[in-house]
Amino acid sequence: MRELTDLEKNRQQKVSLLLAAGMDPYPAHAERTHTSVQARQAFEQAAEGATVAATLTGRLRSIRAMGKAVFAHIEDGEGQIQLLLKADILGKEFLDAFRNLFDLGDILQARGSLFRTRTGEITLQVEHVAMLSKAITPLPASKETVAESGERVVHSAFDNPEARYRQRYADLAVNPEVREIFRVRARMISALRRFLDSRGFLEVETPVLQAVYGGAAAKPFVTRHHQLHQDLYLRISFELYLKRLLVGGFERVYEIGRDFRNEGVSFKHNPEFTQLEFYMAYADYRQIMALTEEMISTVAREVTGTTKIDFRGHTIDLTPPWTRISLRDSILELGGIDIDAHPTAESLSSAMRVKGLSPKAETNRGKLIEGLLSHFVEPGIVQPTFLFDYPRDISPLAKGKPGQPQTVERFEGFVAGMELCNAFSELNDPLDQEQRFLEMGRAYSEEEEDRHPMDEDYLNAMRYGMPPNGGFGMGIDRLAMLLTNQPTIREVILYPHLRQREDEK
RNA sequence: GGCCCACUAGCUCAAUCGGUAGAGCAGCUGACUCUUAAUCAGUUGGUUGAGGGUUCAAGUCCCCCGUGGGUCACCA
Repeated sequence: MRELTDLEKNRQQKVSLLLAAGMDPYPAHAERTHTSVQARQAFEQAAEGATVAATLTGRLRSIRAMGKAVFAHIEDGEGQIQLLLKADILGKEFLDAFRNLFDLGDILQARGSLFRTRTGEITLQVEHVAMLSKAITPLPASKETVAESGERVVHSAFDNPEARYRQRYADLAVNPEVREIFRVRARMISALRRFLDSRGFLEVETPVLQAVYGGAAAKPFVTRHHQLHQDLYLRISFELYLKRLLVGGFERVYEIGRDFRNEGVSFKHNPEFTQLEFYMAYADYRQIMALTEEMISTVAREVTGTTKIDFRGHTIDLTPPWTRISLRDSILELGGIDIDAHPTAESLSSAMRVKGLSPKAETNRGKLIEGLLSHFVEPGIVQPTFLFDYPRDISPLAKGKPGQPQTVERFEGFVAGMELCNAFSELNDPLDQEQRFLEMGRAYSEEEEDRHPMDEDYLNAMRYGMPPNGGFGMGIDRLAMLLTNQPTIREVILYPHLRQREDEK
C-alpha cells in the first residue's frame, strides 16, 4: 500500500478526533428531506416569511470561514447549495470543531431552515451538522467562478487526461460536465431502446464467450475455460447469433452490448466498445437506410432537443434525409478513379499508382477500394452521408446486388469523418454463404490472424430457411461522441482501457 | 508496432545560455458574523516519472526504460 501524504495523515487523525468528540465519521444511517434542487423549489414556493425546514446531504465543496460565521457549499447529485453556520446558533465550540474537523471533500448532512442571503442566494441556516463520510484524500483542487459574461471559469481544473481516466471517480467528483456526458449517454441508450421497442423489435442477449467467433473482420481476445479444457473467444460482433434468431421465428431483434476487438487503440477505437445491432426480417438495405436516419435523428432530438448538433466546430444536421451516394460515385468524384472500370485488383492497383498512391501488393480488390474510401472520401464527410454498394470480397455476409457480381447491397453511415454504422441486405442463401466462407478462408493463410473459422452451425441454421432481412450495426460510443461533442472515445467511456502501470503490476 | 510531444509540491503550472527548484489553489497558525476563486498576516510542503551517462555543476544535454497524449500503420 502506498504511504499516505502529509495532508492525508492530517485528515486521518481527524477520524479519531471526531470519534473522541462523539461523532461517527462513517455512520450507517443518513437523513435527507430535500435535494439541493428540491430545497430551492420548496423555499421559492413557500409563503413569504414562512419557515422552510430542510435536511440536506452532500459533499463539502467550498468553505469560507469568517470569524464567527462560516459559509460553505455542498454538492449533491443535482447541484450545489450554500450553507451558513453561525456561532450564535451552533455555539462557538461547535463552530470551532466544524472548522477543525471538517474538510473539503467530506460528505455531510446539515439540518436547518432556508433563507435568502443579502446577495440573494437561497441558503441553509444550519442548526445541526453530522459527518456522513470523512474524506482522507483531498480531491483535486479546482475552483470555479462565474465571469461577468456569465461564463463559467474553472481554476486549477483537474484536466490531465491520464489522471482523469485512471481516477475517474475523482474526475466525476470535481467535474460536473463529465457527469453530464454520462447522463447524456444513458439517455441516448434508453432513447435507442424506446425507438426499437416501439417498432416491434425484441431485445435479446447472445453469448459473449464464443467457441467460434465471426461477424466482423477483427482479431479476437482469447480466453480459457479450465473445466471444459476449451479456448473461448470474446465476441467481435453479435451478427451470426442474432441472425440465427430470425431462423427461429423472431422477426425483429436487437442487442446492445459489448464487443471486444484485439486491435489498435485510437481516438475512435477502444478494445471493448458498446455496439448496437438489429436485424429486421423482410427489410432490405434501402429500408434500413431510412430507418437509420429516422432512428438517429429521433434519438438526437430526444437527448439534445435538436437534430442540429455542434461537433468539433461544425454544425451537423442529422435531419433526414441524409445524403446518399454510391461508393463508386464518391471515389470517382473525390479521387478520380472509376472502380467499375477496374474489375481486378491488378488493374485497380495500376490506376492507383497513376494517381500517386502506393497500394499494397497481394491485397484484394475490395481492400483496395476500402483504402480509396478512407483516403479520398471518409475524411471529407462532415454532414451525415450514406455510402452504398460495397465490394463483395470484403462483405462475406451481405447479399449480392442483382446483375452486379462484384457488388453487394451494403451501406455505411459516415458523420464528421467517422464511420458510424454499417448495414446490409443480409445474405440468406446457404450455398452462397458457404462459398463466401470458403473464399474468405482461401484469402488468408493458416497462420494469418485475420483468417476466420468456418461457422458450420451458422450454415446449418441458414439451411432451415432464413427470411430475407436487413441488418444494422452501430458503435454506440461514437454516437455518444457526436451527441456530447467529445473529440475522443475515451471521454464517453467511463473506464477506457489504459495500460497497466509498472508500479501496479 | 513506427514517429513526434509530454511527465516538476495534493491540483494547475513556472524555472532565461547548464549555475541556490518557484507561484496560485489546497494544507497549517492567527484575525474577521452576509461570504461565494472571501479577504488580510504568517507558514509547511520537492528523490523534477525510474535508472544510467557527460559535466566543477543537470529539471535543463545524451542513453535506456515506464506511462500518457498526438499521429501513422493496423482495423471485410
